[in-house]
This record gives sequence, C-alpha cells and structure tokens, in this order.
Amino acid sequence: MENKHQKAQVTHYVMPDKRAAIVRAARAVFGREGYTRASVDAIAAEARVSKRTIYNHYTDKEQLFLSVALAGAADVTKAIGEIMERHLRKIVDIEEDLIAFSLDRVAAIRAFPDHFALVRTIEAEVTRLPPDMLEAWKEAGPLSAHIRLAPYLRKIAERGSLVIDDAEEAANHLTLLTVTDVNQRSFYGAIPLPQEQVDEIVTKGVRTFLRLYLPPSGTR
Amino acid sequence: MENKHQKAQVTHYVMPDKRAAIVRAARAVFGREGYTRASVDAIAAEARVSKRTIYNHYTDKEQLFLSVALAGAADVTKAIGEIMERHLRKIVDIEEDLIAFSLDRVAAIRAFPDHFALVRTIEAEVTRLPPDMLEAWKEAGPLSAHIRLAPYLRKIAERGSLVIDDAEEAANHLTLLTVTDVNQRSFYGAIPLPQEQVDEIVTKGVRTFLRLYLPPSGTR
DNA sequence: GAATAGCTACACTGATCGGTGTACCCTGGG
DNA sequence: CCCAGGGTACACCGATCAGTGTAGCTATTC
Repeated sequence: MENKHQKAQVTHYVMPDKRAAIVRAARAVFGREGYTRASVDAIAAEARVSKRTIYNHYTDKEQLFLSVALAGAADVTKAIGEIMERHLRKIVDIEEDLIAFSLDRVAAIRAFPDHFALVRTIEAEVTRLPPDMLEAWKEAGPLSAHIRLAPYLRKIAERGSLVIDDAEEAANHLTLLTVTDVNQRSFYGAIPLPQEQVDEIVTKGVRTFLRLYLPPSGTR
Repeated sequence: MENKHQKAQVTHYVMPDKRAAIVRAARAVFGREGYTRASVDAIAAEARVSKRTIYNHYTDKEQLFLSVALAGAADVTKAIGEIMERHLRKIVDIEEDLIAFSLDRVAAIRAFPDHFALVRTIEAEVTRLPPDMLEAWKEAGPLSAHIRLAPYLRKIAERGSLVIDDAEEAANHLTLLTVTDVNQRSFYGAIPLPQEQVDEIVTKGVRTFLRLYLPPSGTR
C-alpha cells in the first residue's frame, strides 16, 4: 500500500483531480455492476483513492451515482451535438449525409460504453430515483438529443431537401428508425451487434425516413 | 386449485401451488426492487411462504429469477398473440384496426406491470445473464412478438390493403413507431404517460406507418 | 394408524457493505 | 519552521442477506 509514493512515477497524491478519478471510476463500476452491487470500496479501488476521500467529496452513494449520471449525460449530449454540427450543418447529399450522421451517432454510444451501461442502470432504478433528478437527467441527456436535432432538420427542409411540417416529430422518426432500433437490439451496446448489421439497420432506417420526408420529385 | 375444498379463509398450507404463489411474488419483488435488492426473505413473505419452501423449489436466487423471467415472457407473448388475432385476423378499416391493435398492445404492457418492471431489470443485468438464458428470453419474449406480427401484415398485404415487400421490416416499423416509442418515454410503463398522450403517439405512429405502406391510390 | 411428502418456524453462519472515526502523512504557503 | 488542507490506511459498527439445518406440523395415502 505504501509502495506507490516511493520513488516517483505514480502521480498519486498530486492532484485534487481526485474528483475526476472518482467520477470515472464510479461510472465504470456503476455501469459494470449496477447501483446496488457496486460497492463504494470497489469504486475507491478503481479510482486508486481511499474510500474516505469519496465520502469527503460526496455525502452518499446515491449522491455520487446521481452526480455521475448527470455528468455523463452532459458529456454524451455534447458529443452528439458536435456530430450533428459536423454532418448536418451543410448538406451535400441528403441520404449520404444522414447515413453518415446516424452511423456516427450510433458509434458515439459505443464510444461511451461505461455511460450507457449506467443508462441501463438508471432505467432499471427509475422508480427509485428522486423525480426531479430523473427529470434533470432526461433533459441533460436523451431529451436534449431529440430537441437539438429538430432545428437541423427544419433548416434542411427550408433549403428544400426535405418536406417536413413537424420537425420534432421528424427528429423522433429518424431517431427511432436508426439509433433506437440499434440500441434496443444491442441493449445500448452491452451485447454488441456486428458492425455490418449496424450498417444495415442504419442505412435502411435512413432510407425509410427519406421515404417519409423526401420531396416527391425534382425539387432539387 | 385445492383452495376451494377448505371452508376457511386462510388458504395457507393447502395447496401445492405454492409454486405459483412464489412465481407471482418473485415477479413482483424482483420487479419492484431489482435483482440484487430483492431479498429472498421478502419474496417469501410476499408469497406467504416459508423461505425454505422457495429453496425446495429453486436451487438459487438466480434460478428463481430466470425461471420467473422466462415464464413472464411467455405469458406476455401469449397475451399479445391473442391481441393480434383479435384485431388483425379480419381487417375492416386498416387505419382503425391498426390503431385499435396498437392501443391494445400498449395497454397489454400496462396490464403486466410486474413483468415489465422485471424486463427493465433484465436489461440492466444483461451482461451478467448466462448468454443462453438471454437468448431463450429474447425468443420467448420480445423477438417472438416481432416475428408473429409479420405474417399478419403479409396476409393483409396479400389482400391488398397494404403494400409490403419485407413483412418483418414492416412489423419492426410498426412496432418502433408505436410500442417502442411509448415504452421508451414511459420506461416500460414505470413512469406512466397520460392516456391522451399514449393515444396521440399511437395514432400518429400508425398514420406514419400507413404513409409508408398504404397503396398509392385506389387499390381498394 | 402409520408412513410419506410438503410446508413452516426458527436459528444460525459467513460474507458483504455503507458509513464513520481516527491517527497519520504529505505538500505547499507564509 | 510550522501550519492547514487534503489524502490515506485501517479498524470498526450495524445491518442485510443468501443459503442451510432441523425439528415439528398437517394432510393424504395406503
């Protein structure tokens, strides 16, 4: 236990970014084990931090969990926002761009495996969560992704590439036909789908979406 | 089964359908508390049964859980099969019938609250489940609902009310646009949606489905 | 009326875990 | 040089829980 502060390399007691280490570890352990199974001792070990330190930063196991859940949702929302901006700001080929966007969006889920494992835990614990916390989480996470997609679609429709009257509904449809379908089959990536299957679902999903929203003929 | 030939109220040690009582109680407690939180003592109490009896019927907490999960999936699949048969055998008005079907299908979820609470637990524990058990559960439950819907749609298409080339894909689309949407927003009914909102989602979902699959003009 | 099968009550073990208290240690600042 | 703040190691408490063992009860069957 003392072997770390010996010579050097192990940047241990150096940073007050203990907090960040705790958050990362908690995300991993909560995701891996679920809320009840996850022991604070295990989180402390994974964070290379003493259990006492955790309780100096957080009053509760529950508060730690909620804090981590909210932070993760914000991270993911931000990442997805960037993906939207990257693919949907300028449309070249509507089908290609929507497919590329959706593939990246799906890939984002697999880029945050710990967080989405934790999402499954949240959904399981949903009845035991403080209602205001649940609301806050929904808004920081899943809801915000929806709401932020709509304006992009609206703008694309204004340029004439799509025919949309209810942009939020359209956003919902695109999400259901791609991300939700993949998530449901892969349990948010916990039981991963082969990439080719993901490609197929997303491609077909976007094409189906376009059957709903593509202008009838040659409006450019 | 045997509880009737006794006069008195407390139908306690009368029946060997202890098993049924245990299953019901386990479903409720597992659903309410999640796998880890649920204590075998609590299940025994809820089943009005001694803990020892549970361990005489099931080797394990885990085996009990899996057994209950499989049985519940079968129950729900059967119920949904009946709903399909009731609404989709004979089509009168395709829109009305699909809406009525989907509303009943959504209602079925709220008719088995314990089971779907347990579904959320399964999804959370998915990485800790024996893979063959997960496969068996998927096939007894969610997958089978999909697969059994497709033939109905195919038959409807043969009669000319819909234009479908891939019936399984169409079934998937109908499910995504109605049941999945509702489930996702309500966490499988754990945080219930107001009925009017359910009606709206389902109605719009079916109409969107019909935009995809309704024959172009007057093919009767 | 005896045996059998299923159930119950109850006590117990071993382990885990949330949370706390405490004495000590390291570091940087004045 | 000393002090304060944050970290650590460690021991501890009380509670919960899976699972077992056992002795005794009840009803049915032969």
